[in-house]
Amino acid sequence: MKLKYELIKNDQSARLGKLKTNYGVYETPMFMPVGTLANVKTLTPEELYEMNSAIILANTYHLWLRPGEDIVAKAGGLHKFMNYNGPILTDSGGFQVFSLARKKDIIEEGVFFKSHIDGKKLFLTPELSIQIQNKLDSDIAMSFDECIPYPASYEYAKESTERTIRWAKRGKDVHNNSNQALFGIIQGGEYEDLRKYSALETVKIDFDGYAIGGTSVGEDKQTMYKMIDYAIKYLPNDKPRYLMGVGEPIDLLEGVARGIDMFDCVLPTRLARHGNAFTRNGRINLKNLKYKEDFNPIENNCDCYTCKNYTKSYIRHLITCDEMLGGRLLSIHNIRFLIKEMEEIREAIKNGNFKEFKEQFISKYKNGD
RNA sequence: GCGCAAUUGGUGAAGGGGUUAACACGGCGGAUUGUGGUUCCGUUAUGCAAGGGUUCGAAUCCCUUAUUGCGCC
Repeated sequence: MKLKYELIKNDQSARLGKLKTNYGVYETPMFMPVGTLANVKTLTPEELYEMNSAIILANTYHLWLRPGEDIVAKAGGLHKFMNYNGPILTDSGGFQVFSLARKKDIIEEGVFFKSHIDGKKLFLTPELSIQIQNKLDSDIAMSFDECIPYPASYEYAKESTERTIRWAKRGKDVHNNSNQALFGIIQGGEYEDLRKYSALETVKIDFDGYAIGGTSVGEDKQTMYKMIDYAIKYLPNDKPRYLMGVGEPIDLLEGVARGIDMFDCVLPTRLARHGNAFTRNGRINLKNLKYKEDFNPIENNCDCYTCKNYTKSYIRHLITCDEMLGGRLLSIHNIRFLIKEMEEIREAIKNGNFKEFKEQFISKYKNGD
């Protein structure tokens, strides 16, 4: 089956919903950990289930290069290949248009890349991206888009946004997997009329869900929130809305407040590998000297495996010595932190006090208590 | 005991009269938003074994002492 979204409650724009997938029913708003190369770095599926994680991400571009979509198909699809019995969303490779910016050449037909592995010249098109995702057999495929850099001129943003819409149509036309949902992606850069145009045109094509892309690419927070506001009012209520690449604890709240249902971000795992942890009182850096003899958990009342079993002093030691377990333990904590945050957000929406929850959370996170 | 050589930060070291003591590692701090596990940025010796001398100017030249290494009794 394809994805089904049911809006349960709308509390002043903050939405509580239910997402029915091939691998279970999950409540939204939700946070989706990123597992680019068919694994959430350093973590096993069992560890993800224990954190109450639902959808995870994998990346078309990366899996296309290694091991190749045919290998994954031969393995029986992405779920079997990586042993994940939960829903998987595949990013289209569109973000690589942005992140590999120095090595790209965009034409109407698609994008020329130089492989980040061996420099080989590659050509990715909207059709190819969707065909690869069909083969990977993820639960949600994403349209192939261009993530517009920030800042971008109005002319460039317009040209790129229009092209992304044409690419979305082309991708939808070849999409051929009845078990897989397909999401469109809104672009438009920082420009209000382009965001509106992108939203209206993308909705016309009719997707199973809509993503807001082109955010968290270097713009300030207010600009990012505006990018959401400009587009989201034109999206249908009965489809999920996904804010791509956003995962700072405060941004999740700001996104939910604007009607976002799904988020993904590399931040919890990347920060973990570099020794940082989310806490309700703000981010901390476990490498700091002050934790050398701190034998308390990262957070006393956190229910994650790491906090139940390990001290800051020990994690600092692991990170200092470049031991992988340090990054693993922090990844567990950071992902659980964001998932728990979303659980509490859903609870607050249910109870009708999301606004208060949001204000209290942000105040504590910013001011440390 | 005599001769020769060496001594520069937490570590490995460059510099053999010219002003701010290179570089690397380590340390400390920061960054990170559709992945960077190997990344990026900042900072880290008011001082060159100690003392004295020559010179406008000394880590650099000279003397004394200390320590270390090598060789010879």
